[in-house]
Parts: sequence; structure tokens; C-alpha cells
Amino acid sequence: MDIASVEGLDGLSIGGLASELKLSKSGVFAHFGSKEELQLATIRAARDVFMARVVSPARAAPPGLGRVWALCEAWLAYGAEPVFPGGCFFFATSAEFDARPGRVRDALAEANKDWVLFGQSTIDEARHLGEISGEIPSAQLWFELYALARAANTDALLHGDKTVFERARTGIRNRLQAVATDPSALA
Amino acid sequence: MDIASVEGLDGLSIGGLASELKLSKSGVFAHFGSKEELQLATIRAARDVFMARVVSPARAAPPGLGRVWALCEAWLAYGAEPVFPGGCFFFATSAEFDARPGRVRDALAEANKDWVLFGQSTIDEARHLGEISGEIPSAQLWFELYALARAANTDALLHGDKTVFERARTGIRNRLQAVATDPSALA
DNA sequence: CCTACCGATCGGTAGG
DNA sequence: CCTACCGATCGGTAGG
Repeated sequence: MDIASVEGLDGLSIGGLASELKLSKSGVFAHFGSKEELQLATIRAARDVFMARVVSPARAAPPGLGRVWALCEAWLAYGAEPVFPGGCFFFATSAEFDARPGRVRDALAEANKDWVLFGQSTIDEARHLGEISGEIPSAQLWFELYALARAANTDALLHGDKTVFERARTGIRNRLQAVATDPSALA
Repeated sequence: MDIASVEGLDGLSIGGLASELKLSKSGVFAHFGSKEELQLATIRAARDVFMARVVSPARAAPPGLGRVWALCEAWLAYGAEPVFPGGCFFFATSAEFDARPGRVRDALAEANKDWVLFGQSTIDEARHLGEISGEIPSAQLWFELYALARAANTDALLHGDKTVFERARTGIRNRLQAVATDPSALA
């Protein structure tokens, strides 16, 4: 996961992995069966990390606007920490494979879909609890919030400037306050 | 540029390029001198395309909120068309190199910086013309607008769904109307 | 611009 | 899990 976040899932070579693990190349190869299976296994492992670092902390917060906010905060912390040396694993690898059809892209697309649906569901909860007013669709609002978080990830890496995470946080807070029935809840 | 937008600047190989151009590998090599120089030349060429497709059309619009809007529209059209088969050239290659120090990353960071400063300058113009109210810094507002456009680029490619560009357009329009002194100007 | 070549590395296989 | 090997491809060079 660390290698792939920096060098990409194609840059993750079986031989390179073997020498880092002090195993033979064919020994590592036998564990996966093909490079594509290694890539898919890496994606599965990264989903587990993402669940533990981002989704689970947000689920610990009570449903409502606070959980939406907790989810965004957890994502920003995950991007800024950084959990992976190349920033968000899914950002790096999705940009690599988004125009290359195959099982790797399909796995990344499915992971992204699950994430987006979870984000939307936290917004739906907040709406049903009466904490969000206005007619903006949950899909639209989540797209906007997640867009700000992702933008901070690249900008921070490309310019070596972590302050952009604060910029994303500001944008997300402003956006949520604009739709909140009680804006002071996010102050 | 087309190859790099899909396979990345590392996936752009001298031998592959030679066979596509029906030249010898060393013939292509001699034109650039190194793979890194090929990558840098590709970035320079992509900057020219980006200028012609995105920046120049926006400059044709009169300064003010209309130019900010025209710039966002031009970017969305550039991403959706698509000008490159792998979506925005700079999105794909910046995600590839953002965690890999060197001249390639430096060139991409500089291109991004120029782009961000130009975007901010269109917002400054609109503010000085009295078309933007409120105290939001230009850097913050441009970060938010550009974040929405970039998010649409990946989502469209990853899920083969171009409707996300409309989602980005909606988000950008809403954001600009929220700060416009005359919101009807963007209706 | 070319042919011919270099050492290194790639994913993958044979056989144990 | 290993050694030893395969053909293909990589960036780059020698020499013209």
C-alpha cells in the first residue's frame, strides 16, 4: 500500500517487493498468482485501512450533521497524517487506472462507489433528523464536500504545503453551515 | 500527451513512442536526450494545449464574474470533451508524480501554481469591479471552485459517467451566486 | 535519422 | 518457500 500510494499500482513490482521482504521473487509471486492479483489484494487491504481510519471513527459519532462533519474530519486527518506516504491510496491509484479498463479499475470504482454511498447516507440521516434544510440532493452535497477534501490531498503533496487541509476544512464547514438548520452546531 | 494522460508519464516509453511514429527507438531518443526530457517536453506541450483550450477562451470574456464563470465552464468543457483520452493531462500526471520529488514534479507544480494564480486573478478582478461581495479570500474561493471541477474529472473517468460534470457546474454556479452582488448575472 | 548492442528489470514458468 | 531460467521491454550508448 505504501509503495503503491507513491509509485502507483503498476510501480508495485513483484521483484521489488521480494527484495524489500527479503524473499525470492517467485516466492512472492506464488502468494498472489499474478501481478493483477497482487494489485487487487493491495486494494482490498487499503479498503480495510480506510474503514478503520475514516469510516469507523465517523460511525462512532451519533447520526446527524455531527456525523457528516466527523466523516469529513476523519478523511482530512487521514489525508494529512499521512496514513500512506503518497497521500490517499485511492486518490493515487484511481487517477492511475481511471482510464484503463479492467479488474483493477473495477475494484477501485466499486470502492469509490461504496464510499460515496456511505457519505450520502450520513447526509440522509442528518436530513431525516431535521438538521439539514433546503432542497439540495444528498448526492450533490456529498460530491461538493468530498471534492474539497480530495483537492487538498493533491495540492498538499504537489506543493508540500499541508495548510491546504485547513482550506478544505473551511470550505466544508461553510458549505455545511449553509444547509444546517442550526449553523452554530458546527462552530 | 494522449498516452501520458492514460498510462502516465512513466508509461510513456521511448520505444513505444518510436513504434507508433514508425521511427527507430534511438531516433526518438536523440530528439529528447533522456526520458526525463521527454516527460518535461510533454508537460510543456500540454501547457500550450491547456492555454489554448481553457485560459484563452476565458480571457476572451470581459473581466468580472462572467470571466470567472467562463473560466470554470472552459475547464469543464476541456475535461468533458475530452481533449485527452485520459481526462485532464495535469490531473493524471500530477497524481502520478505528486509524491515523487524531481524535475517532473517541479514542472507540474509550477504549471499548477500558474493556473491557480490565474484563477485567483479573475476573482480579484471581479471583486474590484464590485461583482463579488463578502470577505472570502480569493485563494479560498478559487480552491473551492477548482476542487469541484477536478472531482468531476476523476469521477467521470472512473465510473464512465459524464453527468458528474453537470454536478460540478451546479456546485460552481451555486458557490458563485452565494458571493455575487448580482446573483441573477449567472442564472 | 539508422542498426546493433548494453545491463537491468519486468511478469511469469519449470521443477523441486 | 527456493534456484534457475524464459522472452519482452526498459532507458541508454556506440558508431555511423
